This record gives sequence, structure tokens and C-alpha cells, in this order.
Amino acid sequence: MKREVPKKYKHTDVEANWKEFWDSEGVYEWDPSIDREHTFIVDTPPPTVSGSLHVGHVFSYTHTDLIVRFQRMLGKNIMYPMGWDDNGLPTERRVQNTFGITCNPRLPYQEDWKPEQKSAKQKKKPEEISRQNFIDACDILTKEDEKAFEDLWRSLGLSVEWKQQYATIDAHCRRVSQYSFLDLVEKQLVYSEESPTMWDVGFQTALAQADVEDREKPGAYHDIRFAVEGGGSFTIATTRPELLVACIAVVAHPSDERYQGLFGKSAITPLFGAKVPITPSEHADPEKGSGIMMVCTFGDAADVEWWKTSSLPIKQVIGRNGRFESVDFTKEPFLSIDAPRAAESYSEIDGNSVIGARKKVVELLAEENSGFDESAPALIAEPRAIEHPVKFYEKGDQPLEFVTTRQWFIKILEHKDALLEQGDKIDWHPSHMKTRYSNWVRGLNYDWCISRQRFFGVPFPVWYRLDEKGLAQYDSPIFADAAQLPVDPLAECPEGFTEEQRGEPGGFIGDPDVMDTWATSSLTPQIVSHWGADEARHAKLFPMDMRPQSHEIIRTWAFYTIAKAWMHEGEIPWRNVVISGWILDPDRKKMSKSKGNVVTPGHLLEQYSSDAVRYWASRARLGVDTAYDENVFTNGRKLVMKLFNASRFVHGQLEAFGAENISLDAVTHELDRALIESMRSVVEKATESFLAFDYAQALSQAEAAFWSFCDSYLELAKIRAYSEENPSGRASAVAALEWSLSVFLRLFAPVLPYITEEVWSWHFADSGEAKDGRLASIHRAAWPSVEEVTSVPAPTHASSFECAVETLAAIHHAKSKAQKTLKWPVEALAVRGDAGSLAALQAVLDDIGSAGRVSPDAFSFTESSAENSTGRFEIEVELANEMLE
RNA sequence: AGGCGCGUAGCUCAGUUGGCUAGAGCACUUCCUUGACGUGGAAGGGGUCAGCGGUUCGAGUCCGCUCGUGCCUACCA
Repeated sequence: MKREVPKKYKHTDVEANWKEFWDSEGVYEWDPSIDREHTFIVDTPPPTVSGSLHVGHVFSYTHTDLIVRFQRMLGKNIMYPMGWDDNGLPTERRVQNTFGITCNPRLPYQEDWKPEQKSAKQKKKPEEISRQNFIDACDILTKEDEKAFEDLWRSLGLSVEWKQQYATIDAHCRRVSQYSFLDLVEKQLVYSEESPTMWDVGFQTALAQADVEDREKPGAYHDIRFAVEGGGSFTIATTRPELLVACIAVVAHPSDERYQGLFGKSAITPLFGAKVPITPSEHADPEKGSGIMMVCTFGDAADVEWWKTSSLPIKQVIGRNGRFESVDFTKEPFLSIDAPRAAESYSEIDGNSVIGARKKVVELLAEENSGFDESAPALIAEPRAIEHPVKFYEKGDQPLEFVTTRQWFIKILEHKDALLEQGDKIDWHPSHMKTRYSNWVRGLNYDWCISRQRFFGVPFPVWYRLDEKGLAQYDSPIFADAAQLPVDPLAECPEGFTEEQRGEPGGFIGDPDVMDTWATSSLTPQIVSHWGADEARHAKLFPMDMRPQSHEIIRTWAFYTIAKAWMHEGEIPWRNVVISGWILDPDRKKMSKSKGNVVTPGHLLEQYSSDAVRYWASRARLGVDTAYDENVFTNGRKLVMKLFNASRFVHGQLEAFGAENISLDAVTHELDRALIESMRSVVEKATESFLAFDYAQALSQAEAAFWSFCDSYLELAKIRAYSEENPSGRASAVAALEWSLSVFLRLFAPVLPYITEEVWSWHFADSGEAKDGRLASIHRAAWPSVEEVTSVPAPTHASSFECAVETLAAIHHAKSKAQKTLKWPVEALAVRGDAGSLAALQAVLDDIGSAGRVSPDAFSFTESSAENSTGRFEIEVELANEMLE
């Protein structure tokens, strides 16, 4: 598109214009007819559609776009899709709050139902709706956000292929996710099991190891005396006295001298009078506490591990809601030697939360006769306060408990080695990020629990038969057929059954759970490739080239994606992982919504321009955290303005000379050849950096070269460039200017897509080759290459450019020192230097003369072989007495 | 407690496999102005490269230790 050259640069106009152009011309479209080898595929992170994006998102998404734009200019067919993550808890909560609804998966779908904004009063009594209606409501709400996100991405100039969009809760993603589950069933990589699992009592759902984090919390050691059957006692220390009722054993280290006499005997728990074995176990640390400890089902992960290797029963006292459940002390496993007394004690805590129960138990333990040995309190001292790590669901606010429930798991523990190997096959940028992956895989302790007791998400394509008594037959689930997907087992019935048989003895029930949101997110490559639906497309798009993401989700998104790709196809999902750092606030804390220190990007794009914001992002190397600093936006804007002004000047010369007369064959002047020589090296270095995903270095190289081009070359060559008396010198300068500008524009195009496209359109869009019948865009132009100037010889003297710059600098210095304008004429200029440098200098003397206002006869040269400490030359400048006309 | 980073000018950061007098931008000081650009240009001040020790002809760069800082993982009796 040919554009008039504006006098002033108004980024808002320019950006609006080109944004529209790129879209209407399909500049960023993926061409399905091109083969894999010439295609570059990105596994774009689908942003969570809840609330708003902040500068941290702008930062990392720009990094991806830089690499994509570079690859596109290398001639690659680009697949750069965009997804929206609207699956899972954040959306569930927001839809509930906005529409005052709640999901009841047991309700039937109502076709004509529409969500409405509700008053605060109405929201107090949320309307119950079916799962599919809830998903519809989510669609409606997230669509608005997605539109806002898309607008921002477009403004920022992300060269996304907007025809390739997905949302993680849409039918396509649900199908892929369920298809993945069925494939894992077939490969026997998934199983369901009733076992103690990490459980959030607030959200009332099972969790996976990756969802859990440690938080430092205050706690207290309680020293509690246990009686020994047949006489005697010992003291354990615990931070969880409320779990005393769930104690199944007492253990000490086998080598611990203090307890040798107790092994094999039974202990009697205080308050509840349960007889539990005293056992030697490596699990106990003699150094810690009293060296002897109680094992409860379940206080922590160690208890679970220990219990698994024992043959002891489970004493599940904490229910799904985190409250203490009723217990019968007259029967196993809770059988007490004094059941009435145990029941009386327990009546105090039955139905309490963990916190309430703890308080009560401590009070009870402090009473006389609380133990079963002698008439003294079992709690033998005041609790000792400590700080200790406690496991929490990362989105939760109550400590996790271990609750025994039936869950689906993906087998990852037995495949650690294979998954480590897969990690090795991928190139990580920066490379040390692979260590985080490896550490995580090595440290895994649980298979991947993928079922969640939530409503909004991808359901399991599974039903269970009910026997005559109405009990579910979990051992022989009925799986959906791949052709049925996506399926909602609570709304649809399995083959061979009718809806009337749902929940009836001899009938069936649907699996009520939904999958972990990562079970779907881990399939983003397969979602984009249409795995299982379009094998030809899948073959063209999988595995991908690049996964951009941040480092805190290596343990989740990267790990799960690698695991799924390996399980389904024995492949790596992508060849490169590209990790952006974080944006830190001025106090060097991570910018995040929860900390309330976020900066939103809208006004920055307005104020500084999209190019300037992209410049800011482009300066940060991969994996490096960056402090938020608005000065960098200003630098970016200055670069944009400089490009605009320098281009305006060059364009003026090209117009005046006549575009049709410009030829690289005319580059005969020493200075111009020296410029092109230096450009060759810039192009090579920038290309090398970009190929190594180091866009920041590529930018820094291009930028340094460009400012030097403006300050030195343009100053030296400008007079010759419009001198009509010197046609060959002029032709040489104009051709050098044209090529150099085209190189700079293309080097900056990935970083500054708007200004470069704008300037490109003034001159180069006409000469550039239009592809596919589309109008030429710089973003479809070829990445600059030294091949373009093979016809231009190297300069005669390798140092002529440096000699010119040094001499001009000396002239400027003299004028600056004398506080004169740079246009002040020079009376005499004496240069001392070695013969080679003097020869190089003389080859470019005409330009120095015109730029420095030195007449040809004012120069004098003296050969000197002496080494000079400050430069190539010793230069004496004598200024004229007065400014000439 | 282990692992991985980081510590260079007042601020934000470069510094490639060890190699001339350690760089850039911003900020600061002084000056220049009208034909690409004051959103510009020129000149200048400012650093015991966290500290200590080692290898080397030579260390910001390699090795060891220490300190500070951040993240990841672990630690729940």
C-alpha cells in the first residue's frame, strides 16, 4: 500500500491504519498447503479469561511475536494461533457471581434458558442450572473478555493468525480432552482408585501435586503422653493433636536406644483409649522432638506413605467438608478399651472443623485423667509455638487434608525416566530452565490426579453400571465411543441404556467429576493440530516448533504437555521451549493481580505507541526478570521518531534522484562501500542472534548500528547525497542509503512493526515482491541477507569509515570546546598518523570536508609511525575567525 | 536444607569461547540550534565489576570459599 509521507508521526493514526491493513490483506495467515519443513508453529499460551491483562502479559507475548515475525521473514509459513483459557475455577466463580447462578450437574439442560445480570439480593439465592447451561453462560461472559483481549493483542501488533482460535471449554477442546482420556485408557496409562488423596476442604475437591504449595504458618508442638499396655508411658510431640483419634500406630527409629523396650508392645491413646502398635520405622527421626511419633490416617503425606506399607486400617475422621465425622468406638477400627469414655470425649469435637477440634482436644488433654496411665494430664506441658510449612491448594485458604475418595490418575511415577528423556530432547531457552523441569520430574511423589469434584470443566466420558442393590460397579466402567465425543455423561446415556435407567438399580450413573483444567491445557498442541479429527492437519502441525511460557508453570503446563505428547504419540510436543522472565515492580516484587501491583497496558500503548512498548519488551532477554521502568518506553519512542526522521530524509533523496535510477552497481565511493561492509556484519550478527532466540541482542546490534548510521554516516554523506554537481558520488550515496535503510527497516520490523511498515510503504512496498497476489508488506519481505550486496566490493581500506568518524569527531570536539556551532568553518586541519590510516582517510576526505566545513586545501598530513594512545591520529584543528555566509 | 539464577556507573541493563584504557540508555554538568530529527546534536564527570583466595603473561569473564538477593524443590512428629 502506497502512502504519502507525513510531516509528523502520529502513532495512533499509523497504527490504526496498518492494523486494519494486516487484517484485510491476510498478512499473517497460515497456508495449509505448505509443507511442514517450511512451516513454523507456535503453541501460544491461552491467557486466562478473567479480569484483565497486564504489562507482564504484553511483555511475554511480545517475545513470542518477535520470534514469529523473524521466522516469517525467513520465509516460513507461520501457524500462530490464539486460545482462551476459560476452563476451571476462576471462570466458575466469576460466572456464579455475575449471573447469580450455580451449576447442578444433575439438572437437565434447558434449551431456552438465558443468563441475566442479577441484583445482589437475587444473587444471595443463586439459581441452579444444568452443566451445559452453565457452560453456555460461561461462553457468553468470556466472549466479551476475549474480544477485549483480542483488541489489545491486535493493537500491540501480535501477528496472530486470528482464524485459528479456540477456547478450552469449547466443544472442540472438550472432544480433544476426552479423546485423550480414552486413548490413555486404551494404553492403560490411566486408572481409578479409592485412596487417600490431597484434598481441599474449601473447594471440596481432590488435587494433584502440582496444584499444591507450601506456606509458612504458625503452629505448635504439643507434648502428649501415651500409656503403654502393661504399664509405663512415653511422650510424643505433635502439631496436630486433633488427629489423636485417628492414630493407628506409634513409631520410633529402629536404632533408637530409648525405645527398644517398647517395640512390639501396644500404646493406649489418651482420651480415646485405642490400642495401637509401637513399631520400629526408618520413618522416625531420632533427632526430632522426642524421637517417637504417632502415625495418623492421615496427618500428612508421610503418614500416607507409612500407612501404605503397613497393614493397618484407615481411621478417616475428617470428611470432605473438613469437619470431624462421627465415629463408633465399640467397633474396629476405632475400638476403644473404654468406649463410653472415648465417645464422651469425642462428642466434644464431633462435627467441628480442624481448628475447632484442635482447641477442644488440647483442652481435654489438659484435664486430669485424660490419659490411660495415671492421674495426670496427658498434655504434659504448654504447647510450644513454631513456624512450619503447611500444604495448601494454591488457590485455597485452608490447609489440605488427606481424604480417601475415588479418583482418576494418570500414571506418571513409573515413567519418570522416559519423561526426563523427553525433556532432554527439547531445547530450553535459556537452557538452565531445563533443570527446573528435571528437578520437578525427579521429585514427583504421586501419580497425576486428574479428577476434580467440581462442576465446570470437561467431564469424564464415563458411566458406571449399577448392580441390583444400586451400587456402582467402578471396576468395569463404560467408556464413551470416540465418535460420540464430546459427551456429558450426566446428560447423555451410554449405549444400550435409556435415560430412565439413570440412577436405578440395574441401570447406570454418569461419572460426576470433571477433569483437572491442566488435563485439557496439556493438549494445546493437539487442540491446534485437530488431533483425532483431521490426521492430515495433525501431521502438518505436530510436533510444534516453539512453546513460549513462564517459568512458574514448568511444573504444570510444560510438564503435563510433555507427558501427554509422550503418552499419546511417543513424541516431544515441541522442539523449543522459550521462557520469558517476570516483570517486577519497582520494589522488585513479581507483578501479579493478587499482589495488587499490576500496571495495565492500555494507556501505555496510547501514550508511548505500541512500537515503544514492544521495544521495552524486546530489550529483556529470555528468562531474565525485568524491573518495570517507563524510561525504556521513552527510549523506544525516540527510536521510532529517529527512524521516522531518518527515513524521511533518505526517502527525500531517493525521490529526488528517481527511484528508477538507483542501482547498487553505482556504489563506488569508499565511504559507501565501507558502510555496506559494516552493514554486512550487522546483518550477520543480528541473524545469528535471532536464530538463537536472542531477539534482545539482535535489537541491540541493530540499534547501535542505526544510531551510528544516523550520527556518522548520514552526517558524512548527506551533502554528497544531494549534490547535483557530483552525479557519480551522488548515485553511490543514494544507492547505499536505499539499501541501508531497507536493511534497518527489516531488522527492526519484528520489534517495531508499525513504524517499519509505515516507512516501507513510502518506497519499498512498490519494489518489494508482492506475494500470493497480496500487497507487499514488510512483514512478508525477506529477512536481510549479505547476498543482496555481493556485487558491491569491499572498501579499499578496511579502516576508512573509522578514520572518517574519528576525524569528524575531532572537528566536532574542537568546535564544542570553542563553543561554536558545528557549522563553523575550519581554517586548518593538521593530521598526524601512520601511512595506512592517512591513505584511508584521504579516500573519504571529500565527505569529511563537507560535513566538517573544511576546504580541501585546509588539510595537511604528516606521516608518523609513533603509537598514539588516544586513537589513530593526532589532529590539530584551527577554527576560522568568523562564520562565513 | 538442597538445586538453579543474580550481584558491573545514581537508575535500568549489555559485556559472546579470559585479551588493548570495562560499555550503552536514562539521569547529571557544559555547550550547540533554523534544510531528516530539540522526541535532536557535541563534549564531559561518574565504576577497587559484592568480598576474599586461587589458576594464568593476563580475570568482570575460569575455579574455591564467604556475604547479600531472588526463584524452584524439600522440610508438616
